[in-house]
Amino acid sequence: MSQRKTTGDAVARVTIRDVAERAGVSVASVSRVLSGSNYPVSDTVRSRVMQVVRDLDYVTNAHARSLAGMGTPTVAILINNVTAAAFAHIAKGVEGAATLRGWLSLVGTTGDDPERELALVDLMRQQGVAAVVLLGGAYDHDGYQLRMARFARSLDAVGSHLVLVGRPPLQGDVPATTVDYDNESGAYAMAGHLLSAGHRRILTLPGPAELSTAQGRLNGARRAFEAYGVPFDRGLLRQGPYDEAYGYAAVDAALHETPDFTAVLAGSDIVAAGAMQALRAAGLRVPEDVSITGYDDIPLASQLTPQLTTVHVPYEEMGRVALHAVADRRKSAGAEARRTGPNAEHLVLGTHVVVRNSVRSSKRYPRVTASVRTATKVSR
Amino acid sequence: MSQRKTTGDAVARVTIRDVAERAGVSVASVSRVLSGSNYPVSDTVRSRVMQVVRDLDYVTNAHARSLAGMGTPTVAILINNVTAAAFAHIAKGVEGAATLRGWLSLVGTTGDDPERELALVDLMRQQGVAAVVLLGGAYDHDGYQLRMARFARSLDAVGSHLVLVGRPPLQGDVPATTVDYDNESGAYAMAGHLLSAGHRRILTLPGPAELSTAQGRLNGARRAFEAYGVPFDRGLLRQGPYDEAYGYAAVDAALHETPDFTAVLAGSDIVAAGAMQALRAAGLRVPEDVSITGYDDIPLASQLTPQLTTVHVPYEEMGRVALHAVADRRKSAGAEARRTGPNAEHLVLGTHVVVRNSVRSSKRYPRVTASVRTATKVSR
DNA sequence: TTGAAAGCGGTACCAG
DNA sequence: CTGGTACCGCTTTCAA
Repeated sequence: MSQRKTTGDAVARVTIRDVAERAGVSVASVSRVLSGSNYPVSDTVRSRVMQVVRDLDYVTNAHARSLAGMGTPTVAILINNVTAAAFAHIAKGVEGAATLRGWLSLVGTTGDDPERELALVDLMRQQGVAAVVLLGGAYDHDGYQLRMARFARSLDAVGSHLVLVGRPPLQGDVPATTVDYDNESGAYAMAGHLLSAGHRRILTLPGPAELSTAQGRLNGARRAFEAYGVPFDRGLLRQGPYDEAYGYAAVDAALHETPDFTAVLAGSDIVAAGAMQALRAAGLRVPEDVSITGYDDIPLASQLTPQLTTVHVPYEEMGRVALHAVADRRKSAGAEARRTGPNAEHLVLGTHVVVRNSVRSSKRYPRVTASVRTATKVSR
Repeated sequence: MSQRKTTGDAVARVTIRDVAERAGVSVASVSRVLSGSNYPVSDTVRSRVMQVVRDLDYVTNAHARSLAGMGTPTVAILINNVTAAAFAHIAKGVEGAATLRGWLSLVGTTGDDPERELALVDLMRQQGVAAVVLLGGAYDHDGYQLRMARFARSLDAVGSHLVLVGRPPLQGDVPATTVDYDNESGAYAMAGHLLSAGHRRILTLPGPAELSTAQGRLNGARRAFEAYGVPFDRGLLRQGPYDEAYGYAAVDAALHETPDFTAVLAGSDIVAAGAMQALRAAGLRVPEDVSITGYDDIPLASQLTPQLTTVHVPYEEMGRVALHAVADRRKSAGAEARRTGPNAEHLVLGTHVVVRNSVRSSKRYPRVTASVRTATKVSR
């Protein structure tokens, strides 16, 4: 019934030539009808082409189209772990915004492996993606700056662009866009919340020592302690990976070694969940005996009992913002032809404390409001 | 410093021709060196090419390569919602297996919108993806079968393939692969667990009435009731969307209308979480006063207090299995040239109950082991 | 308005 | 072994 030719063993895809032939017009005309070119085409030709397209269920070959110059812009999202709720939300934001703009999105997971990250960046470069978005905190050691700068430049060289989301911005004149949240202020506010509720012995579980986000959260907490004139006790600081087990183990150990803490300042909601379990296992109640706070405000936070007081990070919005930033950039780059000024952009979104039921006043102290919500834009 | 020509306003990407020229060899040689062709190439040429590639930071153009026939196979994953934990796990499985085989993965989200689903399938067809994987339960109304059959055929026509994961298989000779789990048996086992623990008044919250997975879960439960000779009371059945609010509202209402239930059989872990909150809000303890079970076994299940007894669904494995199925299929299709026999495949993975702490014996009844773990393969 | 033909960047076949 | 070149499928001048 169909005229498709079968070349050897595979069904040959219907091409624009097949359509042209069957419609009795030239391929140029078919292209003009289908590519949304505003070039004049008679209605007869147009309708005849459309009819054949429907009959043959034809779709244009995206690769050929890209080669010829008019491809769909694609954004590549590189994640460490798809199942991490926070990352999934950023990805959702990027993907949603991409779709809205008619962009396509590719996803790759690195599993925290630098080798794989490099391979993926290269792969995306081959794909000619419009932008590569790297998600999540970065480990500070082994030349993160250099590594990213290299990525940024090699992507820039092929007309692509690097976007860092939730990662530290790059120093110097590196062609990359950073979308970040006010990590440290969030931690400052959260710790302040605990301190103003009268807590003084606070078990602090910021996360992995080398991870940029964990460092920021720790710094924020220390600044809050300082502001309240409370000495920071290193004995109450325990670092470890962002997972439940860490929260559990840290509390468990602290219960033996420094059992006088009245609150746990966790570096993430997941860690808080682990901490909560450890407290329960020890027969302690939350928040009656010990208060707990989290960070991230992923859905889990409100599913726990008691619901977790935590720091809200606008993950999905960051994803959206990131995509819009590159998309706009791309548009204006087309107009201005050559970049005139600086090439790096740094967007910072605000965070704020969400008060739920996992914190209880320990004594009476002046209460301080510590909600930060700012959207700063720093171009350099 | 670099020899890249700047055409008008955009940086021209380094091409294979640039490399050839600079290395003083032909493009054919460069291609042979880079495309992994096992064609003989002298070491001198090879090393000279590699050197230039490094100097120029050259990467091949994936679109051109695809056009020429030797592109990277790509799998498209279409999800309703990236942030749903279960889907994220399937996606992870697919992505991981794809990577392992050197495949690329594209992700698109449909937001439960059929229009968008159609648009995406078309888009993927344009991209010439090797397979399109559709994730998650399907709504049974408005000709799901017809719709999917159409997708399957149109993908098949361009040499692609439809894969349904966690969705009902297609009837008739439709070219599609289905990877499913034993949904109904899981529900049967879970309900049986509750029944054998002595519960008789069980509030059943399977999920949305029209969703295939919810239907299966309800059927499984009913069969278990039957097997135990317990009449199924429709007054204890409440349907609704798979979310926390539904679980909360349903329990809340039941507490007023049919407060004699001793257990809640939730259609998903999320729903169970909502149910748990409603019980707590009413001053009831879990599991002392009321037992709860979930379904899915997402991480949340073990993060709740008490940890949730639930049905484990091998989501990530399903994703892996799905990818391997299409990949293998593709390989053999190349060898056999033309399909010889039937074209549809249906893989079913097993589910099993994970006993944790949210269920308590109500009276004493003979205990029944109800763990199902089978991997059935039905080719037709 | 329409059609013919020149690329876009690679791959692979065919001569040397 | 190496180089020349005919495609792959589509977009876009350039003429007609």
